[in-house]
Amino acid sequence: MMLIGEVSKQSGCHIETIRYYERIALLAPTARTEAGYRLYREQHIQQLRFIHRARELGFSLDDIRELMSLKSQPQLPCQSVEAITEKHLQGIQQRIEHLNSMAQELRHVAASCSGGDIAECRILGALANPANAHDGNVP
Amino acid sequence: MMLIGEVSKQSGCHIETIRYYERIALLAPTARTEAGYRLYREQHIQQLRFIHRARELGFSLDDIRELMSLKSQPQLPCQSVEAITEKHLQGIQQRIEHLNSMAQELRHVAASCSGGDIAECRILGALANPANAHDGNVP
DNA sequence: CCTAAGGTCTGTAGTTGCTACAGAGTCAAG
DNA sequence: CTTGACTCTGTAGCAACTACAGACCTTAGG
Repeated sequence: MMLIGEVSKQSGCHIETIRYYERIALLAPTARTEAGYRLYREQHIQQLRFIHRARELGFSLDDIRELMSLKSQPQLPCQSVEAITEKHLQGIQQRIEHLNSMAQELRHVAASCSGGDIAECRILGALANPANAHDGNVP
Repeated sequence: MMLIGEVSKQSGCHIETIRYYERIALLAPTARTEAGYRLYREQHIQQLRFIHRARELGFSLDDIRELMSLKSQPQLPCQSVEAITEKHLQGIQQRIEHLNSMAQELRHVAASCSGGDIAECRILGALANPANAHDGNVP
């Protein structure tokens, strides 16, 4: 049986984060000492490592909630796990594409700026006009 | 002079968002009708389009605040604008890299799963172990 | 003149996943 | 018995909105 500080070290989750997970019921409430200190066992460390790792991979806490629930039903087919993972991966892909298109536009905009004063700054100029605009004068 | 609904249509910003920008002082308070309705002019549409475009490119509202402040000082050199843009671009790059590494790990993990029951699910298995783990049995 | 529909107002709470206190209690060592 | 380290609860903050509730205003139609 360990206190939360030890669990924090072993799981990689901050103390406040562990308490937060308990508060949102991602973790069940633990046993307590007479003084009210939370008591943990090895099993909790495993759970927290699982959560920590899943967070590193970008899963939302809702995803993780589902994954943990599935994990506790070993006889089910693992399709649902794959589905969650696949969907998450697609979300990441979309975010990457979104960021890539932003980066491309930004580079384009930034490249058009050749120093000088703000009055002539092409970056600010580009921001003043609607999206399209691979340059070009507006009539 | 226009009311906020018209401004919303012309700028692409939601009504609530426009009010929000005013509340956080990204926009100066506008004139009002006797009944208290906000009144806008062409100039405000320009400002909101600027903000909207900058948001599309991922700039934070703090960045935008600075950009707008710079914009109003046309005699300054545009270095600061370039600096903000450059820094923002780097932030985007980092996020892309982070997402890419997550995606790669996720694909690796997902590929190792060959169906079956949750008890044997490799995805959940991989989440149970710390980061490294290009597979491999843990002794 | 009255009503109904649509626009607008303020203020507040919710979203996500934490993080950072304040203020109080607990515990072990010296 | 005091000091320091640890823990507790509860609350507020972050970013950038979004979504109400409940009230007020305006205008067109009957």
